[in-house]
Amino acid sequence: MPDPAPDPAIAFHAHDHAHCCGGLIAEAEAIAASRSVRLTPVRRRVLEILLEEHRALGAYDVLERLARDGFGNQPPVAYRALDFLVDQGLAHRVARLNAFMACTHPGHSHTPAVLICRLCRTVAEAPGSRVRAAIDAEAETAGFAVERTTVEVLGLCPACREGAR
Amino acid sequence: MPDPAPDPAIAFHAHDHAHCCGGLIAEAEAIAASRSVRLTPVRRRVLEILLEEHRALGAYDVLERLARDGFGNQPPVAYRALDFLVDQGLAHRVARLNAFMACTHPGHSHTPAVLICRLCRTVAEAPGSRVRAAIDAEAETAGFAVERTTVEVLGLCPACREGAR
DNA sequence: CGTCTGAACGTTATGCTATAACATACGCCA
DNA sequence: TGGCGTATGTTATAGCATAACGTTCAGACG
Repeated sequence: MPDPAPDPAIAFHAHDHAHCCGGLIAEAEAIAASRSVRLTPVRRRVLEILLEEHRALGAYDVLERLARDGFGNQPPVAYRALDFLVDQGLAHRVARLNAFMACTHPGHSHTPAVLICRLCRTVAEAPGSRVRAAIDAEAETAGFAVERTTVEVLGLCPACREGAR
Repeated sequence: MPDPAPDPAIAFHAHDHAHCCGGLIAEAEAIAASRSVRLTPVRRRVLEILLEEHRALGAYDVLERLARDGFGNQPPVAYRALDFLVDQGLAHRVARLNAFMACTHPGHSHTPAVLICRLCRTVAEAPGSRVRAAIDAEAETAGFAVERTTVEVLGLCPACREGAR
């Protein structure tokens, strides 16, 4: 499947964030329904928390916010919800940061490249198809069968790049 | 700089391992000397430990082996040596595994793609130039300035792929 | 030679990340 | 309505990483 057309790195652009969150929650609902899995209150709230900012949050950051809202305040509560979201492709784990981010275009089979701004910590997803193709080619040469890929890029987002001048 | 020519994913092939280790230690010595940094006994031993197998080792695994050899047995001892090796490009951190591996072709400026076999845990480096080019292209589109990349691939190495049939 | 200095190392203590294991509650449906 | 599978709550612990401080050591320089 090709990369989705619209706005790959939306996190880096000015946009109607309430609308972008609302839309993604609605998409998540639809996806969950179509797969007969349950987007329970905790899971939904965790997704909302991740969507509140385009930044990666640690599990304990999520947990703290959950606890404030009256959900359980022990680590497994957060980890289980996060694992669910990651399994369903509604969120991604950012290995480099030991943190999690909402997926901004769920429902597409994608192997995203995560762009992480080292100054403002904003994270965005770039289309990963071409990167993935390059990886597949190299793996092929080595006789290696690719199953999952992690592509994470540390650098400066457009705004911080300007500011850093 | 292009990817080094010889044997990108040596870890997956039968090879004279003693020779490969010895050669890499010698290279490390030369690199350290040329940069006026010191490959001290602890650092050298940590590199040897990483080289003993083509697998990624956790810091505490390294530490345990260090302690056996009479070096300090507290975490900072291992982490400091590992950080040094990573800084000098003599080792890589594998974010996905929270672990470390020896670099099999140090001294080249490379952005490696790490191939991780999910069955035997062997890790190898594939040339990352083409992958890096693809990343650069996507980042350019997003207006993002790339500084460092993490490319890690989980799957099956040639041997385990055979066995899995 | 002495001593100064900065790098490396040893040690204590602590913080952050993640999961095992078990108990409780809930939803579904036969 | 009783049974079953899924989800949640809770306790405890395991695994990964670093701050801070004191000591040691190698090399520079008078």
